[in-house]
Amino acid sequence: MRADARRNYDRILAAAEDVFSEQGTGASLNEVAKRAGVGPGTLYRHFPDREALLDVLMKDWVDRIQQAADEAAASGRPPRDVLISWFEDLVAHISVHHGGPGRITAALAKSGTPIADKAGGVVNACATVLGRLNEQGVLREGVDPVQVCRLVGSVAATADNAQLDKDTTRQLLATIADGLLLP
Amino acid sequence: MRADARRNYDRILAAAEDVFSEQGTGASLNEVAKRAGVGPGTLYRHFPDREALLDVLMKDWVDRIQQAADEAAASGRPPRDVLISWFEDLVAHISVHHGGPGRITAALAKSGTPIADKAGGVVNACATVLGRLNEQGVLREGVDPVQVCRLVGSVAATADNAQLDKDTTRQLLATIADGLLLP
DNA sequence: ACCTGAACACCGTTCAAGT
DNA sequence: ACCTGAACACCGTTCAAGT
Repeated sequence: MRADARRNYDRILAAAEDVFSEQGTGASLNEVAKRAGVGPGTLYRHFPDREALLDVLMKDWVDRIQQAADEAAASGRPPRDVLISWFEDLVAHISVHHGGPGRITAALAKSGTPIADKAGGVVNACATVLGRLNEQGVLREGVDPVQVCRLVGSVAATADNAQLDKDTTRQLLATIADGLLLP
Repeated sequence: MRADARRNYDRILAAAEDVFSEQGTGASLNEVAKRAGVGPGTLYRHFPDREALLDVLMKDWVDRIQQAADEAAASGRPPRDVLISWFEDLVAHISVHHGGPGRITAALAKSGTPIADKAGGVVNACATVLGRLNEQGVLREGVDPVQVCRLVGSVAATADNAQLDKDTTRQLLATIADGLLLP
């Protein structure tokens, strides 16, 4: 990669980070290019579409989520607390950009695309926590990591676009947790 | 209202119904105007923005939802079945147009706007069903109709934009029901 | 009153022309 | 190789001009 190309690539990412934080993941890509000080064509050369750009931006999401899952699984706290606080972490991590939760939740069904791979990573992290709880025998029959991610992702998406506060969101997550745990 | 205005008004609604069904609630309004055989200005004269158009289109949602709630409350079936099948009805009713569930769920917090009023109607219907179950003493402490609508609406929004099938959606709703019912 | 449709400021995306 | 920026086909929205 040529030096100027590398520099533009980095500038575009930095600009995208800014613009998406301010205006959400649907913001104008021309605006991103302008903010990065490059022509629109340069942006499209490096990132063929919006998803490609988001993809690099969410690069280390999955790692952080898996890390939170490992900690949650090892915490030894009461099952309900483990679930709720891990759900809160999950929501926080996928909500860094407005519009993000909806994208990742919609990608849970798909496969092959980069975003679907990330969604798969989230499912794995979820399976880590659920697996630990299942060893303790506290989960209902048929609890499925993908379905749990869908539920939590749905709540995250609503929290994102209705701007719910933390308490309200936690109540929603608590109900989901109760629905997963054995009575 | 002049005869030609009335005619155009009706044509626009019919065209919007078609276009929104095909392409979702975000479809081009110029396309709606074209399909209705009127100039774009005529559309904006009758409906100042997209929300105003959707508003008329969802006119009888609330009535149908309240009706389903009344039937569910009176059905005398087991509480879990009542909840799940009423949730399924609710999801079906708010999902007539792609993008609808997201809009109505986001409006649950607001008040004053026409869409917020409709969201309020949905909450009332929800309260009907929950009230009946509460008389039977089968609900957990602190179950709130607004929060229940948020949960079900979140699932509806995800089902809508990830194109989940009925069985998958019902499983998600069942978990919510379990989270609301006393162990 | 009401309608029309050209016009404006945007958007995403492309591609000839430059270095 | 890589970048630029004018250009294209769209979008929502407005408003002078017509009937």
